[in-house]
Amino acid sequence: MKVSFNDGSIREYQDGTTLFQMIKDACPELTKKALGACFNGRKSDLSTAINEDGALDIFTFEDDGGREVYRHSSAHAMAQAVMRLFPGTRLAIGPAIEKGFYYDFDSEHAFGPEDFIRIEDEIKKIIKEDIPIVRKEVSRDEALKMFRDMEEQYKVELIEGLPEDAVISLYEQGDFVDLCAGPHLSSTGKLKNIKLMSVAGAYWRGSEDNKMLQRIYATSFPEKAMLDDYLYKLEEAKKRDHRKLGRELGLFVLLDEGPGFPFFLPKGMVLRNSLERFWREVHDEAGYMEIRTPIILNRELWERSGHWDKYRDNMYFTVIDEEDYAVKPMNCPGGMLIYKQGLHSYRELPMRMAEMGLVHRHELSGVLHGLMRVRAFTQDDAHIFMLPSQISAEIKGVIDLIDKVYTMFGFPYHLELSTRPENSMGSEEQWEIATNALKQALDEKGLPYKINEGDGAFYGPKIDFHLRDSLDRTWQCGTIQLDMQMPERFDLTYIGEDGERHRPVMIHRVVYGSFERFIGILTEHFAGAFPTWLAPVQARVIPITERHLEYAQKVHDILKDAGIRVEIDARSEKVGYKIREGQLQKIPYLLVVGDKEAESDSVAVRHRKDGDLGARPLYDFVGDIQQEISSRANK
RNA sequence: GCCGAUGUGGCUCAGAGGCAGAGCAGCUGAUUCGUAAUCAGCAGGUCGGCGGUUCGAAUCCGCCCAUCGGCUCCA
Repeated sequence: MKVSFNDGSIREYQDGTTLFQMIKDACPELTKKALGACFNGRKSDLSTAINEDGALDIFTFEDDGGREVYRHSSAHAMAQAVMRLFPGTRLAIGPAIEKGFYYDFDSEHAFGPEDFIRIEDEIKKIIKEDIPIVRKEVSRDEALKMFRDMEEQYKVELIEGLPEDAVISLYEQGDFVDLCAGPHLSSTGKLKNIKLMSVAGAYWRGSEDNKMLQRIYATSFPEKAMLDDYLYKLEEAKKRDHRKLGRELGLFVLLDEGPGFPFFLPKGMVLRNSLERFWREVHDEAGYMEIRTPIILNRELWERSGHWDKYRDNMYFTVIDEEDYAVKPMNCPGGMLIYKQGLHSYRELPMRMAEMGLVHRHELSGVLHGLMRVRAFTQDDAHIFMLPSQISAEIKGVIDLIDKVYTMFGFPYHLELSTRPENSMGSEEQWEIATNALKQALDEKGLPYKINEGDGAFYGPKIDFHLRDSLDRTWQCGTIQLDMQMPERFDLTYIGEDGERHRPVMIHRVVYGSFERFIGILTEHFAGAFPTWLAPVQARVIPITERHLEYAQKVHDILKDAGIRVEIDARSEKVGYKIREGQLQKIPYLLVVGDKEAESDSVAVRHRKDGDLGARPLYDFVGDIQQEISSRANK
């Protein structure tokens, strides 16, 4: 028996050699005691698997690879259980994913949570049966015949899609067999703690034109404590949901009267206005000019921009004086028209025109999601017109700007590069130049990125910045799109050094993405406890009794004059009650005032995270909070 | 748009053919209190909408709308 280790070494063992001996052999530096501890304490964390050569692999769950094997074998066990309970079900695919695994089934029976317990019980039986998992390699014809006989048409389709010379392997565990490249655990007995999470529809092969299958999502861990920890974190994460916090903190509402059209409440507007102010400041520094273009423009414009042709399904229309108009789904055409006012010299370029543009897009009803995916949103857009020689520097400038903003909020992000989609405008050559320009900028910055083939905008390729929400779903926020189509379509020109007209290149870009989505991400990131500079209410004065109202009012007025967003809780409630309310509202500072404070012109400061900080002279506190706000401390 | 689930006062939820309920929030009054819930009273709902079955529907059936979890699509 060949055994390969994580360090890459491969050793030959006699059959029947124990795992203990193998590990001891691989890690001679470990004392016997340490080895014992390793087995006793975290025994289940070490597992064996049949690898792609049919040899044995030893891994730990902590490795990405080991975890994937564990989850993938869990998926097979779940599929086996489903097949036992619901004969006639057809199998599609069942991979491991970041937080667990899923398996897609085609079944007459609609799976629901009430089936989960039965399926989990059957999985437990399969684990208890400790069925050896066996790898077999078969010829293409054998595999096709077998799955045809079993009427597993999805497996047949998968095999037909494999290259001629592909090695076809099967993994067999008792009454269950699956087409699979592996690797897998050496037996079902090594599995533990498999929990079914949810069921959802998913198209076969991810295409809307195919049949919709039933996808059961589940997860698994080698130790119960790990599963409990995961479920606990999931519950905690739900408390950060911006839809829940948005209601609790009075930031925004979504109503049946306008699905996907958010209403911003006074506190939400304060937050939003702070973001706008910050945005204007950074853009002014970065050399942008601000413009504003109309929301409704005529049909001719949208035909010229290509939106009428390529984007119509997502647009809202109206008729004015018997002429067709459309509500803008993007800001660029308006920006083009502004550029076209008058002649431009090469000396004016790059010209950076920013616009907080309200756009409307008719998104499918099923995709709406709080503030993250809406039908009306304001993009913090900008269009940069430039000479071809300025492309690289401008792209890098935008990357730096986005990085600066995200870093300041403390957001981790990742990058994706999207290339030419099917439904696109322009020549192959133009797309190649544009795509390479983006790639080059990323490479020169030394930034890692993922490529999304065919995911670009219809007018050009793009670099997307993705941020994560509380449940680790990622949302595209910032984007940089290089466009060689619009300048052509709108016949944009500049006068070059040679006195001739030339075609400028254009970048579309957003930093926040949209105010709506960004506020959603921001809310979840901070769990509603926004840094003081963003907090809708920055301080709340809490008089201990009615006797202290007068002094409280004085504190309030002084803070307000100092530019602090402050309010008084004048209700005749106990201090504890008011503190609780203030904490739940995540107000950064609660200022308790009673006799002591009134006598000494001070406030008893309570910070929402640090708790009671004791009394401070009022003017010292004012200075501190002003400093904290003006520095935009991420506290 | 597709698959599945859900929809009862502002919020969180109970009620599963026979009088629409609780807690919190709100209002009124009492209490005047030192760092996460003071007490009492009052008020508040065409049970998402429309239609059907029934002597009788929040409850059963159908259609629609919205929301939630995914898929597809996207800032």
